[in-house]
Amino acid sequence: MSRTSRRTHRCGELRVQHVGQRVRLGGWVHRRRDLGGIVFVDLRDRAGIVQVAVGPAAPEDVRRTAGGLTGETVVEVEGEVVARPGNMKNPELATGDVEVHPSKLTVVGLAVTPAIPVARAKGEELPSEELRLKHRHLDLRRPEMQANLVLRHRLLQRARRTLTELEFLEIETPILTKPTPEGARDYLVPSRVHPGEFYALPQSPQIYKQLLMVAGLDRYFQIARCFRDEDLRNDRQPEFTQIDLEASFVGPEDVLGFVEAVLVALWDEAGQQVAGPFPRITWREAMERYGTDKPDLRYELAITDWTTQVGPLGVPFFDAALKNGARVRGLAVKGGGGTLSRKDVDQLAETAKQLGGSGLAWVKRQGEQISGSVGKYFTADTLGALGIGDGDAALIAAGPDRVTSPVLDRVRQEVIRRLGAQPTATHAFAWVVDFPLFEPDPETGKPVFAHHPFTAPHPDDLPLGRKSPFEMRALHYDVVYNGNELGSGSIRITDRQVQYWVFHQLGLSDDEIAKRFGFLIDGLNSGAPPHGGFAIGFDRVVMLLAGAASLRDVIAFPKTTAARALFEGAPAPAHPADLRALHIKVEP
RNA sequence: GGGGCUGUAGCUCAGCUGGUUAGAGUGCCGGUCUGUCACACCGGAGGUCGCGGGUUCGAGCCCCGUCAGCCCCGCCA
Repeated sequence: MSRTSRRTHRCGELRVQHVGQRVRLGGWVHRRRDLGGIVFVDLRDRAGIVQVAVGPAAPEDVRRTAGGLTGETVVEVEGEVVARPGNMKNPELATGDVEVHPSKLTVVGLAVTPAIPVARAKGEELPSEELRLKHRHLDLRRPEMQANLVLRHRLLQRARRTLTELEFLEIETPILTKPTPEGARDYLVPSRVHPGEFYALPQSPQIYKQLLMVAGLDRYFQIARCFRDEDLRNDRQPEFTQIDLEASFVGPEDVLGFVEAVLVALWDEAGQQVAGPFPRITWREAMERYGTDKPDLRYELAITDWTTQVGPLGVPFFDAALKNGARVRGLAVKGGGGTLSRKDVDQLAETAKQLGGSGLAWVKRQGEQISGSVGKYFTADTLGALGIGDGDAALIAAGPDRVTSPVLDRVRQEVIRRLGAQPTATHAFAWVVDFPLFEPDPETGKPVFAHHPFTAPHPDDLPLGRKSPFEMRALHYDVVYNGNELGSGSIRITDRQVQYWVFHQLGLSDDEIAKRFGFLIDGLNSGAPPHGGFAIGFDRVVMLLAGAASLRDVIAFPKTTAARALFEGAPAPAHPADLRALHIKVEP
């Protein structure tokens, strides 16, 4: 199927079976080796690289053209596929058993010297990320980048197939939509027809997919582009892709089952065998044992509460922190007494400080010797009570959980990295369940929703609502893989009374509810089936399965951390005439 | 919004305690070469040391500011 009117094969497809055939190829000059009497041209296309050998027997014009080829020029070649003699085979090349002896060679797309190299020497560093983004068409020629995009394509198709087989319907929802009252900042699009009014790009198709359930479509999915105007990270882009799904007449088990089916299929597509059901961990346990709601469960190392054991020892570092009913928690690092150097520990303490904590205390036990920043307060017995044996180390943080959890999470990850700890599993999927429904606003202490305001409260916790809303759990689920959050979802509120109760808890008046969420309330009033759904962060999945270091390596045209597109130069100033038409004045 | 790292030849990097003419590899240009595959060998060109200001007899190096890229915190219902 690679045949077109201008070629018979792709370069990288040629094998021994093609020997003797006349072929026509098109591709880019990857490298050229001119030995004088014979010129070798490595010709590259999407499928790979094949060697074209232009020897003394080749026609004069072919030899002349071959002698003058520059890198990255596009040529078309016609010639015979020839088996290479044994000692001239190249086992590092998929096409290495053959080469092409051309009778015609035509330059069809002359290239100037590329700004960044496509063909790199072994071990040569990549060009800077800035240049790779600026000259993206060249960066994307690299086989590694093409492999990432090929994988991305296959994963997309597999997701579509899997959900289609589960009787989900792929339905598109608007890109020009309504600004969201809460949540992330919206990207706004001014309306020309309605002065002073704006569309927003969707942060997710959340409300649309719920309305599709109200409409009776039963099962929906979409490979949905989402937009959030927030600051970027290595694993966060301002526009990103979700595998978004929603289903009717479902409970939590159904939703989790659908998501497991999709993820197992995606991992299978990438050649990784995994199986559901994924283990579950409560949010509370995840925070307690790992200090994060997305724990990397490939490693057993876990946080322990040492408050009762350490409290009576009179350590000033801890006593200062313990005044406000806080806790002492830490990590018992088996063998850490020997393997964690003083430098390691100091750097871990520095990391802890940067996260806003008071720092990290540590104790090492090596034979009779007990050392460390708080070592003099401990004996072998007191350490033994913490599970610190001979040759072990304890890394200890004290304070309120909101400080110690992120610190110990980070320290745990660093310890695992520095010790080169052996994982107990290659693929550690897990569901994080029983998230809180509300969380306190850090400034006012009033309830704000932990997810979105349509997440159903856990039915068992409804009686709690009146007196202790923060104790209420939500029917909300995160799927976590090797310390990465892959997605989240929930059962939605379909009871009008519950929905109003939640909005009231958040401090919204009936007027505000009607104004902001009127169309959803209308939906709930018009016969809403029980429904729930999920969204999988697709870019992140591709990144992990491709083994890529950054989201930018699995997106064809990504943005920089300053949300700029270096290739096309977006954003850019608008023409004054366009601004006038949009009724917009820009203040400098 | 805050913190950190980086910015020197087309590309990747070195550049000592501030010292005279800023280097290497690769790419590029020219030449030799009939079995290379990172071809080899010979020769050559190539620099706004991100930008602006300051300190100094003298700045790639020190100071201040600024821009860009990357990483982190805040933020991301």
